[in-house]
Amino acid sequence: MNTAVEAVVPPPGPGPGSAFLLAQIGAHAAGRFAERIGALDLTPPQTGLLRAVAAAPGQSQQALASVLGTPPSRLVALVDQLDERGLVERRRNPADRRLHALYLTSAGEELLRRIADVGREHDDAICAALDDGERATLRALLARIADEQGLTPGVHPGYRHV
Amino acid sequence: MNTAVEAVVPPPGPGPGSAFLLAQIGAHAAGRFAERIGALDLTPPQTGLLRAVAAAPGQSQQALASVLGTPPSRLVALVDQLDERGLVERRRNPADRRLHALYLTSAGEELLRRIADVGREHDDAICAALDDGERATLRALLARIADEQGLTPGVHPGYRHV
DNA sequence: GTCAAATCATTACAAGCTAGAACGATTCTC
DNA sequence: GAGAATCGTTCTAGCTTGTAATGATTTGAC
Repeated sequence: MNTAVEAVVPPPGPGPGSAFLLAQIGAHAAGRFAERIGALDLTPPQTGLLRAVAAAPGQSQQALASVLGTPPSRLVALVDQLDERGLVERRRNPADRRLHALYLTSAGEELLRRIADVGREHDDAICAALDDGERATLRALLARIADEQGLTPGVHPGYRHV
Repeated sequence: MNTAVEAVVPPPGPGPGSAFLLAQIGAHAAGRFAERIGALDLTPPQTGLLRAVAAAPGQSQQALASVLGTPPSRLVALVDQLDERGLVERRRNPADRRLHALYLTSAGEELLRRIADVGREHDDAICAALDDGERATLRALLARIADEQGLTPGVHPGYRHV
């Protein structure tokens, strides 16, 4: 778990601003999610890669690196780890033998289903303070912020290793 | 700026869950805030320390480390940087000369006012998609989540260096 | 009243992670 | 067919961070 000094006591006055609360809760949510998938022996980056492969099977590592915003050299080690565990596999493209197209194995698909379960549990735990209507309201507000801020749906910068 | 692989394509179905949106937007907000205070030659940890000192002047470094959740050895370098720039000062406690009580200088207080301005601008930019009523709704929902999740008001784990 | 244990700040050290450049293999372009 | 470009990989250097040892000072026990 990551521990570091950070912004403290936001703009004094009417309590913390929305941006501070978003950063605080966002970091908390990411940390808790990392704990949960840690029970599946996965790190957040590994989970992100699994999901990206599932969303678009057959992509090259270069393309994935571009989408995920990570240097290609980092993907190599990540793919190695998942490959060794039999979750993804590299297939050489016969048409262009430079490329390694990535696919999920059946074990990878099975694990991804469990990740989805964990994600729902996580979501429910984070929003425990809110009823269904309030959760819908929150989701709508957040979606509008994410859209206006130009955030790529489904991608966000990573936090830390586990 | 930090770039790393992360969770992608959250629980398929009715779009991303709230927890994912929170993590995504939170990381984005933290990154943008880091950029803004970077214009003042400050990193997020430095800003956090300045605010913590302002909130409770005269604290020992040990006490601050405990509040901020950082190892004391890290605080030393942090305080050094701020001390060299004349923003905080260490005063030996005459009653217990082991302790270094920390205080803001007038320059530190002046800078803190500018940080507060930056914080307000930042908050406004992040919530640009929402009108005043919606911002109040969002703030209220977030505050309830933060409270229910047991988050210490004004403190959150740090992201990264600038 | 003195000596051992505890506390605080600091320094030294080691380990981990990351980004970027350099490197073979392969393919595209002219 | 030759040179430039692309892809995956490896290597390396830099940085950040946490833990452990150090020195000064205080507290508590006897």
